[in-house]
Amino acid sequence: MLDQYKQQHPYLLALDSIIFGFDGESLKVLLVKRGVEEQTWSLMGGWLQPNEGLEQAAARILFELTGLTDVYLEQLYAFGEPHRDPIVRTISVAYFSLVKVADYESKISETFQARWFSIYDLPILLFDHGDMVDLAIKRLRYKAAQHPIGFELLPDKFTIPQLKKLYDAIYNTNFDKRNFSRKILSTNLLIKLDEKQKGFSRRGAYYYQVDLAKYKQETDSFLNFIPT
Amino acid sequence: MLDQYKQQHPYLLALDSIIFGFDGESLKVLLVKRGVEEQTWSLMGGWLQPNEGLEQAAARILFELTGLTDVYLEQLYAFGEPHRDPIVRTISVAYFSLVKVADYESKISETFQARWFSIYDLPILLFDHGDMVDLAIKRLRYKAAQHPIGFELLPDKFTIPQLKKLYDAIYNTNFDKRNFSRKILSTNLLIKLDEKQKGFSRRGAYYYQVDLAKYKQETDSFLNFIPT
DNA sequence: GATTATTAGTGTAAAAATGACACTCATTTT
DNA sequence: AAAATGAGTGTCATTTTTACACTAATAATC
Repeated sequence: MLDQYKQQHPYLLALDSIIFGFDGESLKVLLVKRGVEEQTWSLMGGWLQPNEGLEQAAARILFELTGLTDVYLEQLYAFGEPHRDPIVRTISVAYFSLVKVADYESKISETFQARWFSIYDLPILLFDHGDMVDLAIKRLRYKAAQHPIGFELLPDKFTIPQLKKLYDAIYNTNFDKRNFSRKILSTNLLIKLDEKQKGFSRRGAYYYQVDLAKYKQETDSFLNFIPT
Repeated sequence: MLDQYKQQHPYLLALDSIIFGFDGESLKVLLVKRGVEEQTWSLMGGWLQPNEGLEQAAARILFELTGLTDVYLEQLYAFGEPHRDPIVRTISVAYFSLVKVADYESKISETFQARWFSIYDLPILLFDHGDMVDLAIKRLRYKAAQHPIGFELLPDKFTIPQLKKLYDAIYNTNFDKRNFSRKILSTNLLIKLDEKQKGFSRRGAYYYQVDLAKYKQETDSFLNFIPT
């Protein structure tokens, strides 16, 4: 190893994930109990292994908790204040993830004492994990207003009223359903199915699927949903 | 130190900055010559010191190259592919910075063999620095379309035609000057001064200043300038 | 089997924002 | 005095957004 490298201090590198879920009513974050001496609610996290990339490590750690693969995962921010972890200096790269709660295997999570918390009713969190969650909510709101990522929180087949409830939950507001469906449908990203939702309402709402192939991340924007 | 920490591998942590500047005509990036064996153009970078936060370190490194403090600095992304630096595994947290080229002290940069490059005419860069620049340009375009950050690239006093040239350069387009000034002025963030620019045009354009205090990061958006 | 309750689904009109487009103004140079 | 140059502004047509209320379909109830 060359001198200019040798002289440098190395640091521990952790990954922490803000895992969002939607239960049909409110937006939730999945937290686990952990801690060195006392147990505190915290984000799911783990250490970077020598052979892994950052996102790969975040995906592995997410899998360990949820049993899920192929979930939406986006780098949020690197947190590195000197004393954020009071025991050993650790840089944490936070990721946020959007999962379909129906797919989530709760058996696996028992090992971690995991629990879903409403974003409006969070406990005190370990270290700077509270800041991470705040930033993740901000990012989710910002991004979901312009890109079709909300669908990652819904089943593959969903109804317009379900989608509206999701956006209502994300932005803590109540969109007008006429304007909402016009705006959503005008993106031409939704495919109406021939099937109606049963059991929830008397009339039953049509199911839709999203056609993400139509959406080109590079060029297209999606919507502007940030309410005034 | 506790066992669960001890067992973990530490990594080197670097910071690299994409430094944007605007010379009145085109958008530039400041690059330096560096490399272990051969000299390659690269981003300005450095190592995280034990007593520093990430942004603090990025600001220090930026100061070492440019002599500038209080510049716009925003975390871009953490890059951590296992072999991105082929010599020693290094995680790099990239920041992007917007500087006023007039303030930039070129004497200091001679030490680093620094040079401004047009974003449309970049050399081959060290490691994954090319990816970093690509991402930074994307982020700048995305953000400048909705937040008043372009002003960081202009002198404190600027004219509307100067601002239009900046946006033209950022988006590689040619906005209509009537629509542009209407849109910009409708934000109510610009303060018209009583003074005209001399020497550039016969008539002279009025100078403006931006009132960033009026702009509340939290709630307000700014503009949507992404051209169709 | 008629009525009622419940959620789904749709249309319109007014206001605001956007995009396309061309002339006059102020000043310096010739 | 005329010409040249970039600065500055207004209008109209189109699109997008917002506010707002009724009918439709079905299941449950009487």
